[in-house]
Amino acid sequence: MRMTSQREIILEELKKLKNHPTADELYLVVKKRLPRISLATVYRNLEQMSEAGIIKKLEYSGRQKRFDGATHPHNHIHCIRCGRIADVKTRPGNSVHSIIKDAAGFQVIDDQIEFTGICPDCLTTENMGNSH
Amino acid sequence: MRMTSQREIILEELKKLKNHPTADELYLVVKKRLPRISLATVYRNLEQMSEAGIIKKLEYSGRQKRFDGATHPHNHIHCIRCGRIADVKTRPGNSVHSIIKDAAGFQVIDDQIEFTGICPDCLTTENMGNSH
DNA sequence: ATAAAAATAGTAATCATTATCAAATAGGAA
DNA sequence: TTCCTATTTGATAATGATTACTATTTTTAT
Ligand SMILES: [Mn+2]
Ligand SMILES: [Mn+2]
Ligand SMILES: [Zn+2]
Ligand SMILES: [Zn+2]
Repeated sequence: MRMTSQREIILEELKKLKNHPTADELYLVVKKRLPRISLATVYRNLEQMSEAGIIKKLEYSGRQKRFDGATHPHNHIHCIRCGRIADVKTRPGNSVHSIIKDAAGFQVIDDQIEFTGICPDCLTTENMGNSH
Repeated sequence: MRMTSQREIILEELKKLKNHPTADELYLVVKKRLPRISLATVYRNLEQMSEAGIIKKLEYSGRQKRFDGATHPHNHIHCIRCGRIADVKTRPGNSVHSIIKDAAGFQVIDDQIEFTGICPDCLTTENMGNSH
């Protein structure tokens, strides 16, 4: 992945922000440094960088997608009122219960494990070998 | 919550389907019994019933919302290729690792705990007492 | 320098969901 | 039953985030 100036600045500003911005929030910030950048460019590069694993895309909650410059494994809590997303700090050995007590001041309502993967059907199709 | 015939049939058909249908998928099924029903009515009632806790709304995955007639606590795995969502059966005492091995035939790529709650700011606003 | 490939800016299109609103329906009170 | 009022519905318009498109610009390789 070649680092264009747009891509570099998008990444740089995303890493500065600790609040998991949406694409358009980040666009407003980046525009201060690159006044001619297009919103489509921000979307495009965020998508590409998340596919490349340089950043992380947070798309649970059915709302706007949010992006995270911190790629180390960590969990999030999101507010059902305003949609805000915050990190949940965990240490190895912490029980879910102890995590709940220290969820960045949130009143925790629910927790569930979200698994992602590839379903049996898609695995079969993939192995038929019409990929790349 | 009064049970109109539309609402009753939407709930009935949702409970029959075990594959977490989207609103429009369920609409097609319900239309066989109520040919004059509107898609908006399906959306409206799914929203209301999920607010009432009669059904569950699954909105993680960034795609179309899906609905679940089974309200007991359970986790889901979703396919990053086709978006399909399946139940993950867990028993008390199962480690996350053992769950992963039996995730309905899926190849598991990632798991994370998703917390939902109310953020400090929204809690403050709520306690100022301009609610209901 | 020239040509091919990749990326960008600007804008149009998409599509799931929500909002709107006139018409239909359902309960009650009289 | 009849009339009144509140709720719900069906149809359609509006919204809004994201993606697709395309002409132009920028980069890379020859
Ligand atoms: Mn984070
Ligand atoms: Mn389920
Ligand atoms: Zn909040
Ligand atoms: Zn699949």
